[in-house]
Amino acid sequence: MNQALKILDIFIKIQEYSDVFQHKRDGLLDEISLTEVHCIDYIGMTDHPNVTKISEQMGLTRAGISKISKRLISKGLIESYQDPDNKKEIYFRLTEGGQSVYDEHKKIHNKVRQEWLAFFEHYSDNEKATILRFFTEINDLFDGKSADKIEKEK
Amino acid sequence: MNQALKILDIFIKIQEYSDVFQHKRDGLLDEISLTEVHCIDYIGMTDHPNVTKISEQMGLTRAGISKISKRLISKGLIESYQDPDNKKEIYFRLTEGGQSVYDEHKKIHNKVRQEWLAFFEHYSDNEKATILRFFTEINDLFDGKSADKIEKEK
DNA sequence: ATATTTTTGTTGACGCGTTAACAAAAACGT
DNA sequence: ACGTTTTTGTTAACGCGTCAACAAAAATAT
Repeated sequence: MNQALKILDIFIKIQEYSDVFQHKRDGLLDEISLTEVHCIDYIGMTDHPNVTKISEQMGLTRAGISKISKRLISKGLIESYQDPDNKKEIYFRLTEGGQSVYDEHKKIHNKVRQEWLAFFEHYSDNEKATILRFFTEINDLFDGKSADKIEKEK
Repeated sequence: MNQALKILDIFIKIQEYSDVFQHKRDGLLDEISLTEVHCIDYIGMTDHPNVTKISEQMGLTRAGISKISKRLISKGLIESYQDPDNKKEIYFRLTEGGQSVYDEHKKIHNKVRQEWLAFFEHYSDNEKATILRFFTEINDLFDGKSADKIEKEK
């Protein structure tokens, strides 16, 4: 994976999960919240997503996903199904409407990605290496801190 | 202002307003939410802060600040006062308890700042210049986008 | 001076996600 | 096979902040 992409990944994370992005996001997808789009995104790219899997992946509680999935169903964007051999777990899949939200989101995502790659090409290889190192070390720093924190809480 | 500090400022903003910081923050100040601490912070460093000023500064609604200030009063961290010549505006100041929260937050803030400056010293002057340029340009990019967005909404 | 407009703060209804408690199903131990 | 434990999803109560509607005070216009 090249440097630009690595830095990009870090930035996308910051961007997607930061307030900045939450408030200045593309007005295209009103009626659907950012969380709902993320949820659709995950359902769209996962094999047999159930409440638990989605909640773990998205960093929300099962209760939260349970409610979000109900909203998405009532909006006609996803539907649920079950394995005949398993009456406990409930899986989700996208409806047509959900699929088009998924596609549109991917499109926006890719557009931002392309813009970013273009932007990043203004830097020399050396500069890119520096920036990458910077982000990698910052990332490690954060991880280290959170580890400390977890340790302290035990 | 030197490069390290400029980059630091940008990072502090990302850090303070990102989910990452919200969830991995120091467990020292439980019973008080991050928003409340920010509010205390602003009240602590402003002359005659009223609901409107605080809301504009913090990017929240007046309704929100109205409720937060009531919470902070009920927790004994701030108190309100009025100008005898103005029966409309309501100002706030920190109580002793509020002041110690303020001080503690500043202490943590400075500690993080110091750690960050130390971390940043691992980079050469050239590298620092590159990183700064990167952040500056990213910042401009974001600003530009938000301007587009505002325009589109009109 | 008085009428109109603007500013300021509050309240109620709402949306969103969390925690806690729970029932049903599955997994496990023996 | 049966009792216990774990997993899974749902629900109610709650916290937080938004929006909309509002009353009171201040600013402005005439």
